[in-house]
Amino acid sequence: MATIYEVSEAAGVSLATVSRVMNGNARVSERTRQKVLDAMDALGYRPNAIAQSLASNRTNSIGLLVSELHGSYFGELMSTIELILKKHGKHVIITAGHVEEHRETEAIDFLTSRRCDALILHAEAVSDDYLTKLGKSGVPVAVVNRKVEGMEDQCFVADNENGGYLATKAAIDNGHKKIGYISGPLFKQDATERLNGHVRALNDAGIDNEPTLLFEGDYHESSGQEGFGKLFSDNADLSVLVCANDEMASGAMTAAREAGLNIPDDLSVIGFDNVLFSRYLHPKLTTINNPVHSMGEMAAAWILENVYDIKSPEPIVHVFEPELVERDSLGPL
Amino acid sequence: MATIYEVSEAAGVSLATVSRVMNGNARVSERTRQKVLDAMDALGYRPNAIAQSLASNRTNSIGLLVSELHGSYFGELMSTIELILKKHGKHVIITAGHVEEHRETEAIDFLTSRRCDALILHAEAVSDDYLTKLGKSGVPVAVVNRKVEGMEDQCFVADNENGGYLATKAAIDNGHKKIGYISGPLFKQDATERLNGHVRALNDAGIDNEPTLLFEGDYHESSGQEGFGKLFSDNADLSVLVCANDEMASGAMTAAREAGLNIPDDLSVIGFDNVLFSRYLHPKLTTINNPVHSMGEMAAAWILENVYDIKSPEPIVHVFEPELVERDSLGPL
DNA sequence: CTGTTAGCGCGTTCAA
DNA sequence: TTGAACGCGCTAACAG
Repeated sequence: MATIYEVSEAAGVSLATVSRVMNGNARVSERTRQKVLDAMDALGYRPNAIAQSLASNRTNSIGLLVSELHGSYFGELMSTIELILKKHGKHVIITAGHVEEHRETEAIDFLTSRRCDALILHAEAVSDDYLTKLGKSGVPVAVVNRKVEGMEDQCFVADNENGGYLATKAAIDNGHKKIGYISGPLFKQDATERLNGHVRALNDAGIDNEPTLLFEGDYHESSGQEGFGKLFSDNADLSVLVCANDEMASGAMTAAREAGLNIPDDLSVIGFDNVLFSRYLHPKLTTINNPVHSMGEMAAAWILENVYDIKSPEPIVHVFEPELVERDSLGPL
Repeated sequence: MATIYEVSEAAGVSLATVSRVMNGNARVSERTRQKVLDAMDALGYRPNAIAQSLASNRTNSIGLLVSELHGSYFGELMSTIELILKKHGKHVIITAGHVEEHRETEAIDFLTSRRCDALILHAEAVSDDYLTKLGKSGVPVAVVNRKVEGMEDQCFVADNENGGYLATKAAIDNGHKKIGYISGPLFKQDATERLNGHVRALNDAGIDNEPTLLFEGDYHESSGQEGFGKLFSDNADLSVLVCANDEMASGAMTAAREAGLNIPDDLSVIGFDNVLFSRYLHPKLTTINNPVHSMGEMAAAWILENVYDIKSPEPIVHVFEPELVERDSLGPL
């Protein structure tokens, strides 16, 4: 690997001049400029980003923490963010936290040790307190899908409460009264918010919120199956099952079918997130769209604006509204 | 951000000593060691990985190029690789090439400019020649899902030809004779290999390879629909459709159902890859498992062994065999 | 066992 | 417009 010094020798100029033509910020005569350029590609010179970063205290890279590297939710988040930042010459360094506190902090340590110019975090296990401190430590931090008190202007979230409301309201609008709900793990913010929305919709409609109609799942498919089993055995007259995500909805559908029920004639099912496979399910899943794309986009725009002074054409928004995606798994009573 | 110098001052030792306790390679007395440790967390010291890399010429990071950051194929690849490397304290820097030559080379340039210790590439657009040159340029390179002549011992691939063979053989074993094939885009290596396997299976069974039974798709769902339309209109007696990936199989199933066909009674469908959603399809898709996991795992193991001298317990393998995943979309004639 | 010193490759003054 | 010199934060000889 050729260094800047070798280039300067080959071009017969000083090392500083080479640096100048690379960064194009100071004036260099066209002649020497060309000499340097020639020397560069004669040597196949590639600037050492490590050294550049050390000297300039700028890495042009943004650290991104996600929970997993797979799954369509994170796939979309990563893709969106990378696309926008790359468009502006910024690079994304991705790490996974696997929803475990020490792995999340470790991942964040890694990102800060690489001196990322900013961080975008989808952190689930780490405490609010930790995030607040991190926010004050100097690195600009954007938080996705989580609202942290005191740093609302750095958080980009979906209105999960309203999403939960929309799901259950759709069921009610279709005439259903016996509404089962399979929630996510309630230590997660989005899970409790979705549940709150569900309860609000029930209240609005004057429907009792019976404890036997609630099952706490863990967002995985299998708990959808369990949930159906539990709720259906306790409530033979169940007519619709609202699930806090699509995976559990899929599990519930499978279990319902195995129990001999036809969807949506005997039992309606509603999901949440609108992940890719929800339209491959049979019947196609009626669900709530999770605005992951918007959250990622805005987090990226916020960083471009606040860290690199690249103004975004759109105003910065922090809360995004989910929408009902009507397909075939919800029918009238 | 505290520097190593500030730590050394606070601990009343030299800067070299601090470096020693950080890296733990030289012997330091327990007393000074503790002093340094105390000073470190009193100051909240975080080593600057950038500076470490510059000084040591080691980044402990591996560059990974994938085509996209979303999709279950790449999700699995990224997850697998990250998991293994992180287990050994190595970090992965992920970039996307979007199957465009200049974006792939740009991404690789980025990774080399960050002085990654090694690269793992899922490069589709770049030429063999480019990869060969890159392989000789000094950075250790592992290539995934592509066999490059002359660097076979750095390539980790699936035996796509045999996978293609297995798919069509399964159809034949079920008594089918009129076998439609929807291939991937034939400029891609894996697509032609899968097609070759298909043809071999036909030959083995003494079945004519009729051109009207072949449709070249593009691996996207929509081309599965087109493919079904074309093949079915040319061959009313078509009894099975072998597709070069699951997306196209899904498209074909949708189109077939819209044409009033029942799967698998009227038409059997076979996919390839065994992506996540294939088991959410209705009926569940019979398909060929693509050993992405093994490829990623081995590429990572190869790098650990060759770059970091961390021997892997398993021997290094370069070619992985796909397997038939029997589900519900393939029936007897 | 510990401290001194010279780089790693580059950006950025300050003079010329 | 150009060059010399210093420093970014750290590792790695080399002495002691």
